[in-house]
Amino acid sequence: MSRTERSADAVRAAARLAKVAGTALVEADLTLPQYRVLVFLDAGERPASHVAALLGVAPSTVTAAVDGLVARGLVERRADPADRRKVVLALTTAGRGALRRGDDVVAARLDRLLGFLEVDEAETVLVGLAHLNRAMERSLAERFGPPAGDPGP
Amino acid sequence: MSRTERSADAVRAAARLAKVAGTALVEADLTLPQYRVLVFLDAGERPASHVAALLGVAPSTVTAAVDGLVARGLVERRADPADRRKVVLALTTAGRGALRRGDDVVAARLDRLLGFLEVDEAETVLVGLAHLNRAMERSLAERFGPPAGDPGP
DNA sequence: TATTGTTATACTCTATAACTATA
DNA sequence: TATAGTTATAGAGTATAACAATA
Repeated sequence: MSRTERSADAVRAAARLAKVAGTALVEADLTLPQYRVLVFLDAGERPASHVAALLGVAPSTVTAAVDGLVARGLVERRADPADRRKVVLALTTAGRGALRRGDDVVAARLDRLLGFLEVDEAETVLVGLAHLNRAMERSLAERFGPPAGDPGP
Repeated sequence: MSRTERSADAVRAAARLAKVAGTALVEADLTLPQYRVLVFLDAGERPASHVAALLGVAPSTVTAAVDGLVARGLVERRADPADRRKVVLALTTAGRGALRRGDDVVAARLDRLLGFLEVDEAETVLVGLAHLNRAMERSLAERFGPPAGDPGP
């Protein structure tokens, strides 16, 4: 696979995946950034600064996304007793429900898309995406500890 | 891999890939939609309506992206003699050069990212992205013929 | 002084709707 | 009438900068 093809494939896939997922999430009343925050908080509560850094967006972007989630009771903002500058974000029970509905609509749309491939090709896509995320998490280095509430390995 | 993990992986990967590619493309003085148009036109010239449909964006989005490319002499707008409503978009020589520079900066950034993985894992990522694009192209059905100037199979 | 988060503001990408010109 | 493309406009997502509170 040439250098050119790799770049073109990556950009095409990213744009298309984002579009497909964003369209699907409308059915779950979630925007793409809101779903990303929910996914992230599912692993455990986190201060907003960690969410921003690990999602790779500006702090103000997290504020905007979370505002909508808090208004609908899907996420809670709690003061951190140890450092009162920090706002800890945590999923509510309703938030977990919303996340599952988001998972479902995206997975359904993804399944439909992968239906155009052979079974082993579809598997390669899913494994490849998982590897890609692992690479991105590693590239963020270990600047942040495990989330609170994470039982650990 | 659970349904939940698949959805979360897809959305995370899409957002991260788009960000990484967009940041890299700044070095090549291209925006993400401009690069997508260049990639598309590299296969052959096409009327703007085909570009919009196959990229999955509105016609006005193509107009906006192409305006910048035309201003810099990277893409030409030609009237279609057979149907004078149509505007055929074609890469110029300078456009091909800009596309190659875009390929290079994205590929370099992608290589750096995949360096966090084992060689076979990185290969799975690239093959997976290629399969994913194939699935998306198939899902668009065969509503459009091959691009002009395409030698074909 | 440095950090956390919010607010204010602007820019980019995208879509919808109205319009022009062709068919 | 229907289609191709542009223009005008609006909305979402994002970033930067200024600010308030806390460390």
